[in-house]
Formats: sequence, C-alpha cells, structure tokens
Amino acid sequence: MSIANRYDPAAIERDLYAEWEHSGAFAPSGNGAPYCIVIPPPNVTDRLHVGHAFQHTLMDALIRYQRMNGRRALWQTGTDHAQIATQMVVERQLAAQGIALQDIGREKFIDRVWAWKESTGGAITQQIRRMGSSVDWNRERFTMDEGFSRAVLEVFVRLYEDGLIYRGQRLVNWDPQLKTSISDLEVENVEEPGHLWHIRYPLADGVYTADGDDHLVVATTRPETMLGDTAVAVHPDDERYRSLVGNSVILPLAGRRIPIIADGYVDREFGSGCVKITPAHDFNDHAIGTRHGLPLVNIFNADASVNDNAPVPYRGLDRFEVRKRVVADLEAADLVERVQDHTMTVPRGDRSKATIEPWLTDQWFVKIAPLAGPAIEAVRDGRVRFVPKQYENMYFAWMRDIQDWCISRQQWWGHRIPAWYDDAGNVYVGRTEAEARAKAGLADHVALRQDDDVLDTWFSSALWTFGTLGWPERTQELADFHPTDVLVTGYDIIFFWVARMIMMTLRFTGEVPFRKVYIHGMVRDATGAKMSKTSGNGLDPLDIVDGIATEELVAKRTANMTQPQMAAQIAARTRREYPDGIQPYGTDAVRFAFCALASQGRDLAFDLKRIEGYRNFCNKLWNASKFVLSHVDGAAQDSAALNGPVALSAADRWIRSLTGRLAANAHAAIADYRFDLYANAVYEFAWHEYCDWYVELAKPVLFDAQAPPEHVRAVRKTLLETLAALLRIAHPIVPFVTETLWRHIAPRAGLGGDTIMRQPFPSPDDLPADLGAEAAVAWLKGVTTAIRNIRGEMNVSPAKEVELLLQDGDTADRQRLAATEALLKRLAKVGALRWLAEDEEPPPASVQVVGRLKVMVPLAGLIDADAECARLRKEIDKLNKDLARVDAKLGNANFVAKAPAAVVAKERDRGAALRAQFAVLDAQLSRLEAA
RNA sequence: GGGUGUUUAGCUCAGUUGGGAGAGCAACGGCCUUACAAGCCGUAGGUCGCAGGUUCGAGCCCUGCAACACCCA
Repeated sequence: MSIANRYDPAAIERDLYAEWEHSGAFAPSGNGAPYCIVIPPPNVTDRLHVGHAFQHTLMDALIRYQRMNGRRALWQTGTDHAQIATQMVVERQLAAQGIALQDIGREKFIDRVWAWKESTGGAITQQIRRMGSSVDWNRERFTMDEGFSRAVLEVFVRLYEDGLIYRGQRLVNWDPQLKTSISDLEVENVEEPGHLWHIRYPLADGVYTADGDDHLVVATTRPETMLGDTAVAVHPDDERYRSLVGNSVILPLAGRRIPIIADGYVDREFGSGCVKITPAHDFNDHAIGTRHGLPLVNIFNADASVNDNAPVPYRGLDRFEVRKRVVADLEAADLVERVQDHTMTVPRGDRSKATIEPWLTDQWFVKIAPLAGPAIEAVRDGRVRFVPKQYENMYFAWMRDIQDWCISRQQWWGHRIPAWYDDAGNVYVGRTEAEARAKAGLADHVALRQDDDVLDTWFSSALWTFGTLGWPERTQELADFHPTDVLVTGYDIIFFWVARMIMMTLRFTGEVPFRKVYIHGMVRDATGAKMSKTSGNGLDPLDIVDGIATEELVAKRTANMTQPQMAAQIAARTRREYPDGIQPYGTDAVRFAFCALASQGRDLAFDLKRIEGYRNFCNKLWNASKFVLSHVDGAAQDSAALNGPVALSAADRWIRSLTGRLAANAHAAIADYRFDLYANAVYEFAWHEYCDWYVELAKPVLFDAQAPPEHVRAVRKTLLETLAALLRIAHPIVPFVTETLWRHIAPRAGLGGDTIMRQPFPSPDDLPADLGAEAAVAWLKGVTTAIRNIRGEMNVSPAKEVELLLQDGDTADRQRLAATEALLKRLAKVGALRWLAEDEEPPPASVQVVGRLKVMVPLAGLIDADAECARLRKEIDKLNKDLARVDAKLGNANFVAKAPAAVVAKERDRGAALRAQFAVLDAQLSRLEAA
C-alpha cells in the first residue's frame, strides 16, 4: 500500500477514529501504573465550542502520552445534566409550542427533557470523537444516570445525617424569572447606569435634626424597596444625628412608623449619612436587622411583583413599575430632594440574566466550614497542586470567606431532594421514602409528600471523580484510578467545581480528587475578544476541521438566538471576517494550534492563520514521509538495502542526537504542562532540522550510485528511525497524521504494532547526545549559510553553480571540510572548490567569515562589485557596533573584577572573533574599492 | 475599594538560577532546485508599557505609576 500523494485530513481522520474506537484501544490496558483524567463533563445542552476542543486536546495529549509510556490510562468521559440550563432550553421549546409547564406537569416535563437529552446528547459525543479524543466510551457516564444518582443520594443523606446539610429560612438570591433560588456564585454583579434618589423621611413626634430639619434624607438606588423599610440607620459617631437615635420617622407612602437606629456599618460620607434599612430585601440590611432585632417586611412575590404587605396602590405590580410609581408619588408629595446619575452594581442571574432579588425563603444549605477546612489544608500541604501556582491564592482567598451553600432549586429537572414532609411540616430524610419512614418509625398511614426541589447541578458534579468510578461501591476502578492524576479545566470554574470537588471528595473518600489541577486560559477570537453566542464570534471546532461556507456560517450564528435583534450585525461581521468561509484544516492542525497556543497564565487568541500554518506542518510531515518511503521502497527489492553493516556519517549521528534531545525536551515539557514548548519543539525539529537539513544531507548519498552500501544503508535506516521517533513524539498532538504515516514507516523501520497509540514514546536514553556530530554539522550549516547568504544578497540564482574559495581557518576546518565536502557542494550548489594558501591574494570575491575561516565566492561574472561593497559596509557597521559594546564591557574594570571568570573569558573570545572578522571584511572592502 | 494577571517586532506569542533580544504569521527580494509553491533560499523589522532603584551587568529582581483583562466586595 502506498501513501497518498497529497495530505488530505478529511480522507484519513474519520475512518481512523472509528477503527481506534472499535479496536478497544482507548480502554485502560496492560500492567502499568494507573493514570486517570476525568473529563469536565460538558453540559448536555451544549454543542462543543472551541473552548471545549482546546481543553480536550490538552487532555488527549496527556492521555496518549501516558498510554504510550505504558501507563494504564483511563480517560473517564461523560456529560452533565446542567440543571438550570437544560430546564431553560426545554421550557423555551415548550413555550414555542405554546405549552406551559403547569399544563403538562412535572412527570411529563421530565420525560420531555429526557427525550430531548437522548436526541441531542449524541451531538456532543460525536464532536468529541471528531476531535480525536481517546476517551473510554465504555465508561461514559451522565450525572443523572442511575449509578451516579445513587452517589448523589448517598452524599446528601450522609451529609444530612452528619448535620452538614440543613433546611432553613434564609435570605437567598432569588431569580424572579426562573422562580428559583440560586447560589452566591451564580450571581454576576454587573455595573449599570442608574440613579440615586435622595428621599425625605419625615421625623415623627415633632423632633428636629441638629440643623433644624423636620426630616431625614436617605439615598437609595432602589426606591421601591422602601415599602419594606423597617428602620433608618445612622453612624453611632455621627454628631449630626446622634440625638435622634431612638426616635422615629414616618415611612412615606406606607405611613408606618420606623425607628432610627445607630450602626457602625453606615458610611457617614455616603449621601446624607442616613441609610434606609430593608432587612427582607438586602443582605447588608438583613445583617443590621438581625443585630437590632428589626422586623422583616417582605414586599415581593416569587415573580418580584409587589405583595399585600405593601400599600394597596402598588400591589400586584412588577418591581420596576413600582419603582416608577413610588418615585412619582414621592415627587408629588415633594419628598424627593434630588436625583443623581449613579453607576450601580446590579446582581444578575448567570443563566437568566434577570435581576436577582434577595428574598426570604425556605431552602436547603450545605454547612460549608467543616468541609472547607480540610480542603484548604489539602492544597496548603501540596496534596493538590495548582498549575500555574498563582491560582492557589485565588482558591485560598475564596475558601477563607466561603458561605454556606444554597443547594435547593425550585425546578423540576435534576436530582430531587430526598426529603419528605408530613402534614405538620416535619422533615424526614432518607435514601428512599421507605428508609425515611423506617428511620423515624413512621406508621404507613402517615401521609408524606416529597420535597419538590432539585439539587444545584454543581452538587452532583462535585462528586464526579469518585462517582464515575463506582462510589459508593468499593470498586476496583476506584481503588486503581482514584485519586485521579490531573484535572484540566478553566479558571472560570475553580469555585463552582474545583473547590467543591476537593471538599466533597475529601469528605467521602478521604482522598483528594486529583493531585494536580492544570488551569488553562480561555479561548478568545483572533482579536482577543471573548467568544460568545450573543456577539456572534464563536466557532464550532468542527467548522474549522471540516470547513464551512460563509453563508452557512452566518446561518449557524444567527439561528436560535436569545437576542434576535443582533442577527443583522452578526451576519455582517461574519461576512466581513470570513468572506471566503473557512477552509477545511483537519483535526490535527486544530489540535496542534491549541497545543502551541497553550502558554500558561493567559488567555489565547485563536487565529485561523495559526491553524493554517499547522495544517501546513502536517503536510510537511506527510511529504517528508513520502520522500523517505520513496527512497526506501525504491531499494526494497535489494534485500541488503536495509540489512547489513552500516557506517553512520556525522550527519546521521547528528540527527539521531537531535532526536534524542527532542525526546528529552518533549518529556520535560509535558511534565511541566508546557504544551506550547512541546509543540514548538516538535515543529522546530521536524521542519527546521529533519526536513530542512537532514533530508537535504541524505540526498547526496541516496542519489550517488557510487556510494558505499554501508553509507546508503546508514542514511536509509536513520531517515526511517528518526522519522519513526518523530512520529511517536508528535502523536499525542497530531494523532491522525502520525498514525497514518506510522503504518507506512514503522514496518520498514523494523518496528511493529498496528497502532502508534501503544508504541513507546521515545526515551532520550535511546539516542544519546553526540557532541562531535553536532559540532560537525554546525560547521557545515555555518559554511552553507554563509554561501547562501552571498547568493541571496547578490541575487545569484540558486540554480547557478558557484566557485568556492576558502582561506585561513584551522586544522579543524580542514578536517570538517574533508568529511563533508560532497554535502557542502550539494547544499550550497558549489562547483569547483579551492583552498587558497595563507599568503595568496584572493581574486575579487564576496566574502563571509565563519569562525576563522574565510568563505569566498569569486565575483567574476556573477557579482556586482558595488553591491558587494555596500553589503560589506553594512556588515562592518554591524560588527563595529557589536565590538563597541564588547569593548565597553571589557574596558569596565568592575566587570572584569566582579563578573565570573567564565563570563569574562566568553566576552574576550567574542571580542577576538569580532576583531578577526572585522579585519577580513575591512581588508576585502579596501581591496574592492581599490579595484 | 481589595486581589491576580498582562504589557517584548506590524499581528499572535516564547524568553527556563540576571550574562550576546527569539519564533510563527505578515512584509520585502530571489527561486516551479527530481518529498513538499500548503514549498525552497535570503533580507529587513524591537527605548522589552513609563519612571526610579539594586547590580560589574536587568526583558528577568525591588519600588512607584499607567493602560488593559479578570476575580472578589
């Protein structure tokens, strides 16, 4: 079977993945030490976006690398039920059909969600496959599947029994649109323009302020909440109001009498220094209310319309409508002193984007402090390490101030809370209703009703590492693969997920969930802007893999929008940015780009130009392999072509040495999670050493019919063996092209295996450094480059053979030339070559200096003397600058006295070399100018 | 308001204990040289955000400032 003439990723990638998957190659195997990564479970509502693809690429590179190193590698995959996000999507679909939730009821709704999940859940797994991710599909899990749900139930019940889960009436973040509580983390604080209203509250009982006013002025951004005010607070040390503390004001509109209290929380500088206190609708006010024993007046319904605790005219109206009316009514009563423009921080739900209300409800909470302590300790003592380390500070800061976690959601889709109530409102918790009854010794005739709420989606994902491995059963997988080795995730979910995993896992397994947390940056578009559906700059990774036409992309980006008014703008932007659509680049190119861009501690700008470059890289690998195969197969009839004695040349030894260095660098880079350094090392070696130099160095031998067989064999074997090593080293990044090429290259290199996936990752020990060979090739490269430079600068056609003159130099130069003359002649297209005697006057020539060696190309007919003079002046100029810097350094007595001897010696050598070069070039310039 | 990160070539980014500023892309010049024009050869381009400090020596260490990004309040 011969290799296709052209690299075409579409032709290889799909079939290869199916073959891998069916062969069972992704499952852990062998007797090596276990290695495990759990995938951060994507939401079933999602399609894979480039951020996922990026993250998965890094994980797959790690898994493939460890698998090649003989580890029993498990990449645990699965998806998350994404409680709120999923419910929202299905609700919206129903709404589009004119169906309201209460019409169909809880059970039917949940059936609908499952049906929808079954119909779309496949999309994301298909995308994971197309990205080449070698996950173990046999072990795929879903956070709502039976086994995992059991783990969730178990954890809830045990935490409850241990007193770490409690139910209580608390002020929580309430989303009036979704009509559910959400946790602190799910609230985004957004700065928005607003107003600050200064409102007069009349003093009761005929008292006056120190300034003689009959009222206090309070400033608020939310005048509607005054309907629930139960006090006005001033600072205890504020002389202006000290005498009024203990008196009352009459709350306007409501007409209630409320006290004036003193509390250190009040900022005297803000507004008039008087603050309205609404304990039922503000977290800070609630704390003050608790301190002062103030009553709570809840004025909102679940949808944030105003309830019957407010004066009649406002009842039943939406909060924003009430705001307008309250302001109007106050103005009518001349109680508004002034109105300022004011930037306010508005809390919004991260899913619904609705303005959140602090609202008093009964909810379930996790008591967090007993869980946080051990979790802080685990990071402090290094059982869990963050990479990069700076994220540990972020983790500590958050964990120190962590508040109890509200885990109940007033929704239907999700893990239903395993608590039951009797008619008296007593609560019974158990794994089943029967267990709950049994524990409480309840008679069968006592009616119980299960809690309607479901759990926060992050409650279940916190159990992901051990829940997927079979907990609460004591499975072999749990024993083998837990703690997992590394978690690869973005900094955006350190609090949501990483911290909670550490807390829960320590509590229930006594182990950390993972030993390392590799935190990657966020993928942004080519201009560095955040990718999002609403700004329409997001990309489906498969559209880069397979390519997409402009209009198709426009259609995709403007479909199913939450903000349809943006469609025209997005369409225009898309047409501008992708006038010719996106070419099909193939999975390998995209993966290579992700690795190369994965530098630590920063977001990455995702640029298609980079992908194109790496597609070209894959093509380069393909063509190099084609070259190697053609020269091996051409000789295949000759059984001695590869078998028999070999005599390795300096070039052969050099590329072997560099291959060893590549292996060492790759191992080190992966150990440090430096995917960028790893990818760059592969790129640099493959393109600029193997292809640019070694293949060229191989040609003179391969094309020479007279070459001794042991030399030819050495070149063929070296081409094959180093390419085979390169393919294995590159495989974790670019699995498809390397596997395809491997199957052609490996058998000829005497290496077995149907798949590169199970081949050992090359060890530097197999290819020790050969300093002699490296020095020899460095010399050859230097002389070749010098001649090419003359050609380039003098516009001598590469096709034109030139004469080469050498002069001076030392014995090493002569030895090296002798060893590599044939190579040099080919690489630099040199015809005649002659050493000049030391005292021989060279003909007019263009000259370069390599070490002590003068490299000259005679001008005769080839080179313009004026151009050469100009070039020399430029060179001399540069030399002079360098020399001046070196001399300044050496002229500094302090430098010579204090710098390490080696540094000084190096500087002296550099000076001497520069001076020698200068002498040659300067003499050459005078000679040409004289002529 | 507190914290973290970033600032290096036109663009995107490397730069590992302080010791001659790098890559890719873009640009410019020359090449269809028997693996590859998705290529080859060569060239040019930077006050390393600003201001101080430490040091014989600073992109790197310290202080301050600025801009941008993000996290927390």
